Amino acid sequence: MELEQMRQLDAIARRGTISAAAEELHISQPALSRSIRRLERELGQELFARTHNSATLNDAGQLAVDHARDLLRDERMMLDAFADLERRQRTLLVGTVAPAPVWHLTALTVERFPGTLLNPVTLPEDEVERRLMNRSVDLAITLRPQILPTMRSTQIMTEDLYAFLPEGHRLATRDTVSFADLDGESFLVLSEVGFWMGMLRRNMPRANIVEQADRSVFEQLVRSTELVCFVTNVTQNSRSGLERVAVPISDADAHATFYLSVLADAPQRVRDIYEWVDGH
Amino acid sequence: MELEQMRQLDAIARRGTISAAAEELHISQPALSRSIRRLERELGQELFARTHNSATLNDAGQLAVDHARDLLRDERMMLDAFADLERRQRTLLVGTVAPAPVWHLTALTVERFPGTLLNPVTLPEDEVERRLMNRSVDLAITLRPQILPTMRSTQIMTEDLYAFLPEGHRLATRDTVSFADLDGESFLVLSEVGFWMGMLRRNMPRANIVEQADRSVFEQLVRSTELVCFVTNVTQNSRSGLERVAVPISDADAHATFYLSVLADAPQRVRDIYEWVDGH
DNA sequence: AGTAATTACGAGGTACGTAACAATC
DNA sequence: GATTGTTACGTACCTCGTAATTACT
Repeated sequence: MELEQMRQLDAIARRGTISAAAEELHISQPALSRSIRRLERELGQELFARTHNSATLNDAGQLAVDHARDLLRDERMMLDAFADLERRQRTLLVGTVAPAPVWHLTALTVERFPGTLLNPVTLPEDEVERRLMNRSVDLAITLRPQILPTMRSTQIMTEDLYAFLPEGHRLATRDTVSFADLDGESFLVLSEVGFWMGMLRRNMPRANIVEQADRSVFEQLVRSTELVCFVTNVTQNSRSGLERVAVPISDADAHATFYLSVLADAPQRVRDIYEWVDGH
Repeated sequence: MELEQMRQLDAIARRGTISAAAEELHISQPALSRSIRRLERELGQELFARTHNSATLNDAGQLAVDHARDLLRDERMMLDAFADLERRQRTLLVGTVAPAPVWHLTALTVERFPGTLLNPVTLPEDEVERRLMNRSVDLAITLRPQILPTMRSTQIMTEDLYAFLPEGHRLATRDTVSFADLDGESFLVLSEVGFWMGMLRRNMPRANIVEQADRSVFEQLVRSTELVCFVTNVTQNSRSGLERVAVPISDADAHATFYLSVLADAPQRVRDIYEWVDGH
């Protein structure tokens, strides 16, 4: 008894005739007919009530189909379990303090390591570092390099913050602005910006920051309100078409340098990615 | 993916090495090795940690073995279900008023219908008839023939009752005895004698009847006590070696004629058996 | 006539066994 | 050296597809 016969039995039960099932299974009608006959011989039971041009399931056949589907269900479970396993093996967990460097990391590695999936987890810096050492993330993206001898770190990118002001804003014509200039205003900020959120709150204690989790809602609000928001040198938002101007922020805190870190004894495939990034 | 590979995986897990499993499966070592490699290719996972002369299950392999055993359990369930089905199909339910005619029926049919199992159910006569019409038994053995036009009946055998008396019993030298002669005595009777039990109680209202369900205990008691018991012309108990004599009982009730009955529209295999018996 | 299933026959492919090889215990 | 697993190679078997046949709608 083989699974192929169970698949055949299921197909016949679903399609109603041996011919239709044979077509579905991409084998000839005689081949399917013979295979089912072999199964009947092995089970010691006719599974179909046959006339010369029809074969319909009898009671034993229905019993066989029910059991066949149990087998196929378990086969599916097994294949799913292995598909999951493979996906997990292709996925690297990346702890990061901000989303942008993961985009960059993905862009850097996607063609060199096809099939590898980077699963970003945005966290506070100390938590990212802790998880790297925990091995609960494979890679870490932080604002400071190597803090332990068992780690390897390399600079991955810098990100510069701009105030994204409505064209009529009082600061829209400036060459640069500072957080001090902006403090007290109302801002619209995406929730998922990592460390930037805390940095903004620290530097503009009197600001009214409206968080928005949904990107499409956020973009609608940017279009339809006068709320100040932020972009960076790597923000891929199409800034054109909007009646806004991006003004560089002069404070040191508005310029972030990100480092990619990995444990020295990480699995080979993780170290391979680190080495690849380090060489660019 | 095929069940054969699941059997192979299970065998390797149980036996510890590919070589031992190959021997168990009656295939060559290379064949098994290749088959497992095919499975690994299909699952996209190595299942064994291999050195040049060993292959031990890794985590993925253990996962595969667990799932394989689920599949094999399903297969076993299916095969068991069909074995059951076949056994049920080979078994005919026989409702009977006494055990002896079923022995006779079995003897008559065993070589003509090999593989057919007769499963006797001893019941009161009206219940036997009711169940035949219910179709909850396939054949009926009763004391009277055909009571409905949809039934066919044929005489199957007669059974004559003898008092089986200790040699020193007051009636042991008689040529015949009657129930009247015996009434008031103590008797030992097997529980499973069907209608005979009720007949004895009716004909000997003052008798002290000791029922015994277990045949070996019964025979021990026959040997070691002076209790009167009964035998018939078809009782296969070895009457020799016992210090007892069998005396015919003269009453009409001590002579039973049994009829085999079947419904006219019973399944062919049931009617075949009836016809065979009818012809003898 | 057309559909659906079975039987016959020849061919092709797959997986087998034998043999050779490699490496560990 | 014995055991265990892998690779190479030739072969045999098994199942497939095509074609012919039967019978039912």
